[in-house]
Amino acid sequence: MVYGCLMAVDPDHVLRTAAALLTRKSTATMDEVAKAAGISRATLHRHFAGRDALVRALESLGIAECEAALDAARLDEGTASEAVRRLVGAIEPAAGLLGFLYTENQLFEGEEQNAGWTLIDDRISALFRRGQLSGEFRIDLTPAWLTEALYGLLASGAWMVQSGKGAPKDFQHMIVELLLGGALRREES
Amino acid sequence: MVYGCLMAVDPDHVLRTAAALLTRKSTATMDEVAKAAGISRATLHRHFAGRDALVRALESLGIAECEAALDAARLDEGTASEAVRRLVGAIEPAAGLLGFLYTENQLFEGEEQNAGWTLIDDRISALFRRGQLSGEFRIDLTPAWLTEALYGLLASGAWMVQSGKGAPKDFQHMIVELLLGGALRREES
DNA sequence: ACCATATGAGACGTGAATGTCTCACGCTGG
DNA sequence: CCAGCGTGAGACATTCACGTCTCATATGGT
Repeated sequence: MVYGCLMAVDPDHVLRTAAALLTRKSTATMDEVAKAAGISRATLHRHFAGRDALVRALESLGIAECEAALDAARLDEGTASEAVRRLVGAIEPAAGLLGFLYTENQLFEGEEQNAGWTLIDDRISALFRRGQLSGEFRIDLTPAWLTEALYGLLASGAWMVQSGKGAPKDFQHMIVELLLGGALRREES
Repeated sequence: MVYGCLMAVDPDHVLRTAAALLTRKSTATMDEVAKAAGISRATLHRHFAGRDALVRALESLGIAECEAALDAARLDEGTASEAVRRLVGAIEPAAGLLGFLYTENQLFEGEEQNAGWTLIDDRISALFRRGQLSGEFRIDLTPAWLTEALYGLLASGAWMVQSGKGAPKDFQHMIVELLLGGALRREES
């Protein structure tokens, strides 16, 4: 037996690893998560009471990363289009985790969902609304739908990159261009 | 007997019910599926060897409905935009099921996925490519990405309708307008 | 040197879901 | 009327993941 030379597992490292794993395989067991993080299942349970607690922690991580991206994107500066572009670029590293949580949240039928998401939704919706008020964005698509669509496109983009069907370098361009400009060709004017 | 004998359960009805249930709760058990269909678990097992077989059957159903929608949308007629609009309208009833299968397929890591999806992807991609060749669609977004984005938007739209955050009557408009026109306001010309 | 602490390994019990089986019932067709 | 078939109900074994537990060991501080 090799008794590792270690003290104090870094909970954050465990979370990151778990996020990366669950992003690829959302049904991974606690054992797989532990192995992926390089710790034993017992230790994993010592840091996260159970699978629920782990998912909750991942949710908090996802919310934190979203808020960090929202802050970094400075949604109030410049045109709304520029802000959206910055936002997608900043949120890209968390896109996979968001996709996992996005589908995971649909299982919390009756249970109350973390209030953090509401705040995030509101901030993104506010961005789209700002674009509408400034005449930059069309007004027949509600901010709520644009927000939801952004989530969907982020998930699709992350999935495409992960499955190897798309290049990571195209991630931001693909999403922003489709979200803002759509598939139709613009008249040069 | 040639004719289905008596209280023969209608497998198609069972599938539809299962699709409706799993769309809402992707982790529903065989027991829940059976109860939802109004049959016993034993009978459910008699028609579908196991959960795997059930999911496979649902996959076939989803593929069939997609192909039916593709046929009904007459993708070769009129402008590509019109075809996309018809496609989204035709595929709307199956959007929930597609969303379920979309996330379910990501679990089939090593396993081969049904070849039917490839055919569907190709037909949709061909539509977008047609739009590009005719100068209708922009060429900096690949047909593959536009196809994937369509799936993502369908899933987002279906989820929004299901959660009550959006009206079913807006489904087609929301998706088509965003996919084709994007969020940016067009110059009146 | 000693002791507290954190970890790894693994055993153990529990619960849920699955898949298989049997048996009794009711309907249909002959 | 009777035989056949599909069904419902339920028992049963199995698998799997989870959560808890114990114990040996290595590390770090005192």
